[in-house]
Amino acid sequence: MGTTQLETAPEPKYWHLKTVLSDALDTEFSVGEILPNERDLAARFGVARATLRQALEQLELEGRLQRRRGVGTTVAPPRVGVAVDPARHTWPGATGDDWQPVAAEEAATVPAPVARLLERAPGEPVHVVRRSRVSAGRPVAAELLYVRTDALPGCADPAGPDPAARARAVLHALQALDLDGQDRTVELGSASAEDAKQLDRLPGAPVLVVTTRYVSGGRPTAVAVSTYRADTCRLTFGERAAEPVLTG
Amino acid sequence: MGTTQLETAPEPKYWHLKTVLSDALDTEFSVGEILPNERDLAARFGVARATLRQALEQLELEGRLQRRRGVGTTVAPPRVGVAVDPARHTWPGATGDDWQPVAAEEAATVPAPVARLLERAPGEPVHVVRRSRVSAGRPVAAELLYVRTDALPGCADPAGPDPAARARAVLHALQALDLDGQDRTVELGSASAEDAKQLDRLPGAPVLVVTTRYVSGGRPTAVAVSTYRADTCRLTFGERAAEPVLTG
DNA sequence: AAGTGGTCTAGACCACAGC
DNA sequence: CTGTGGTCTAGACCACTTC
Repeated sequence: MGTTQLETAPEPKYWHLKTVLSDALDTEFSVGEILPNERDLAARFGVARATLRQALEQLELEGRLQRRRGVGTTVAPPRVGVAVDPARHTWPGATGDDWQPVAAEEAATVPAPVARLLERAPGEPVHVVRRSRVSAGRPVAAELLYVRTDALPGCADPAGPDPAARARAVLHALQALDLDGQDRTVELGSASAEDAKQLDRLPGAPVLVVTTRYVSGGRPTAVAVSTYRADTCRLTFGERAAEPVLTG
Repeated sequence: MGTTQLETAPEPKYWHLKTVLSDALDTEFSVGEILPNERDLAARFGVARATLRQALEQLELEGRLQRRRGVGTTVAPPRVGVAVDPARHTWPGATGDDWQPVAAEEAATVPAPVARLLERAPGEPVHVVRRSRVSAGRPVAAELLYVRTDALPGCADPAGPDPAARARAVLHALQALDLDGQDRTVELGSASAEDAKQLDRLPGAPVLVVTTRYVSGGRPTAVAVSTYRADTCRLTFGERAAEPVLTG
């Protein structure tokens, strides 16, 4: 807060601003409270609005703030813990998972990385199931599940006008297979236009991308690409997953 | 400004720019190649430099680009898969892990969240060990490991002028304990000044924060906070962790 | 209509790498 | 030194929500 900073210079303004704001959030604000608007904040701290926004972006990335166009900036609640690895080996769609089927279709083209994981040529058809995950009343993740069509011979019929019903049919057929195992990767990504809409965020919002491969009969049978909101989610793994805030 | 775009408007320029650049990276550039500088690129696409930078930031976040001040922007190699969950239950520092001890000290103050995980009051002393993880010759993660001092009675002596030696001593003492289990969380964060230096990034760079809690004797004994470079790392979990990107 | 955050511009200067 | 990316400014307009 000093005035003369003779040799503390090399620290960028937005970085210093961020720490000041972060401390203020801890001491002077409570969850859900709305902050002054960006123009006022910038004026108060004597910086350009762009600089103030750089600090706010960092804080939003860390899950401290939530910004909504047309509304304002509010103090975000602590990140929600979502269980990703239920030690038990089960297919997606098993009873008790937190996902809701949205739609399904048989697609001829899949992203190249997914095709590689499935050990299929990019042109061969696969079932594509879109699902949604909700926690504490808020959407936390969107998913695209790819299943080899030849693994579900009884499910080759795409009939039914209801997209959600088709999705449930594919998921139900999966449960009959033996599951040898699964492996997972987690990386940072940015939300596609569709995922963003499903997650109630803007396109490009940071997401944690969880890629799960399911192995059955000695070969990869399904691949799930789940995108979690990085600002509001904390992924939990292991035995006693997600103690602080979790439903059941 | 260029021509009339009557109804293609709602897509932000930087978003469109990002997809154009992404396609160009796939088709016209190879890994390691350097791109034209930002001023030239901005001029070529007819946008302000700030807008061009917004697109580049997204691509860097997705691990497609690498930018270094004073050098330039290069096409990044595919993300490195790093194994995080070696199904085997072992303490940090067990033979065969990929971490290098850097230093250790006995600290009286620990971050509040860590103290809570350790079920210690924020004031009680703990061992703090800093470690570094290197993969493919590049630093990929920095870690702070917190260990209850009362769990390592034989290690109460902080002697030794060599920081790395002290770190090894703490890790070695850990191995003698029984390990009941461990649980983990993954979330998005931004690099602190120290982590940034260790990771060869700028402060605030996006990182994947892995928090691991080790339980011994029925109570939490150690907590590791590992920060992985989000731009270059893909965390892998499960049995067949981290098989190289290409399957031939 | 008013107020918010989101996008965009055209400049300027700074910090750093390499010659 | 030159050239690069990083920071910062002061303004403008747009998209959205709310009243």
